[in-house]
Amino acid sequence: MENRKKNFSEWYNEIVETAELSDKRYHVKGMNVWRPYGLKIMQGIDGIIRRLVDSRDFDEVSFPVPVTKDQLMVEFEHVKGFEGELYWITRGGHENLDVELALRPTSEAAMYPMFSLWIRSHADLPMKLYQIVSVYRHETKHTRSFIRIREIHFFEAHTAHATYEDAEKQMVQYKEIWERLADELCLPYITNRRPDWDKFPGARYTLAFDTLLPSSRSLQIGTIHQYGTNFSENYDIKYADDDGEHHFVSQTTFGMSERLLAAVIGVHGDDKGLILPPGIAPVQVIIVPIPSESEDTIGYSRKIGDDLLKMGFRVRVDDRDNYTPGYKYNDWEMRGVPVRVEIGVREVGSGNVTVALRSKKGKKVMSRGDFVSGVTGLLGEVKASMKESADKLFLSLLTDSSSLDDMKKAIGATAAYWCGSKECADHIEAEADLDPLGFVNGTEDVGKCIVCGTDGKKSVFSKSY
RNA sequence: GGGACCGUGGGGUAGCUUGGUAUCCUACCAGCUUGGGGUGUUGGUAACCUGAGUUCAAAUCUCAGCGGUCCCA
Repeated sequence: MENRKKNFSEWYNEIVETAELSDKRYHVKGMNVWRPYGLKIMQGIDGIIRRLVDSRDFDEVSFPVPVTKDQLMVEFEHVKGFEGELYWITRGGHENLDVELALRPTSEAAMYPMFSLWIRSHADLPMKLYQIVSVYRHETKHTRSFIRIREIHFFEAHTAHATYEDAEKQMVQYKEIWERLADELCLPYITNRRPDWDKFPGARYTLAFDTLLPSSRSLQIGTIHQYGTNFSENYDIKYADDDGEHHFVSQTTFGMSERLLAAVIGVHGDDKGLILPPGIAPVQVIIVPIPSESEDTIGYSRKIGDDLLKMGFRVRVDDRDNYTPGYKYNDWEMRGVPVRVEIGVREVGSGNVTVALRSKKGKKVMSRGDFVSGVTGLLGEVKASMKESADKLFLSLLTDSSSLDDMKKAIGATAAYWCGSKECADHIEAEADLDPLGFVNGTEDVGKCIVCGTDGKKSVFSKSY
């Protein structure tokens, strides 16, 4: 296996392939095949997201893939932001279509004409919907598994509210949802308010959640957008208030993709392979019996496996006959399984188990009973140590700069005061080869712009994916 | 947006300069062996990205297409 820190790109490609997450040999560029193990992990992530939004009164929907040119054109800024990367359906059978259809690059143009029909009065608000579907973007840059692809596995939440203030409250709830998701995935992040030229096309403003990979580039793994009435005015989404007066709704969106998986791979993995957060690991506990003539190690293993299964854990007994225990240890470590149990003659004889945690060094011997009742604790231990090392990595990649010189020397991302102007951002880009991720959100940390010296706010700059 | 490199069994590769017989590792299948950190062994299956051109003859040379990788903006 390649070295993750020295050679991140190659390490990343290798692990995506050897852990059987995705196969990029599919014959359409930038559209990769989800393999079973990768899909299971992604579905684990989706499952957490579903639980989080369902419990906050969101409802899941599913809209069609094609949108008409007309509906796309409704919001000028929006269509302009995507026009360079649209896929078009121009033919049906042998006939050219009268109305050309685009594959949705995101679903505003699909959903909002329907919102206009569905929303009549204040009683219909707030409306909180989401879908987890494929969206399509003809990326012109270099595609990369899970990071830049042309068919995107996309979560998008769309809400409509009576007032801008209500929509702002929704933005706060998004942040709370995000915080919980990031905790489950053990991902450190910073929240940045994107510069105007980099916000979502059509949004009033965009807050992005950025993490940092060992390649010292930042990765945007979630965004929330305040639309205000920008879209509702164009798509004519109105409600009647108490007095029968009509108003445009204020809208928000929340978007995420398989970049979450990319972040999990890159942030947590090591030179042995993946390390998966227990909440999304397809296999949480792997039991490896060591065959023996004198003791029934496989039977003993299966009994423990059944106990854990009944308790609701995702557990497997690796009774494959054609591999040695050592091979299996390496194999499951590569796949990122959080807890491994080894059972041989010694364990069966003494009623114990030997336990190894993927995120920590060493093994420990426990009694069978202590182990079974303590699995939740062990998984928690893995999660805690994953967060600890992820935070450590994150901090090592995020420095403070008080001069352009500091920025030039910075490895990874660096924070500095910035006035927000394009001119100063361009200057930084030219000098230090770093792009602005935006103002750090939620802090009132102010100072003089590192370039022009006028009033600025704490901002983060980095190379990004 | 610009540049560079590369497509050989499932994966990784040698061969290409100087045109002629395709190498090794790994994986896979069958058997025996082994089993507490990637067992050993015997046998077997399996490849020159696509198309056109040059040539008696193309993995090798030329052109185009498709795909991949890296770097810079």
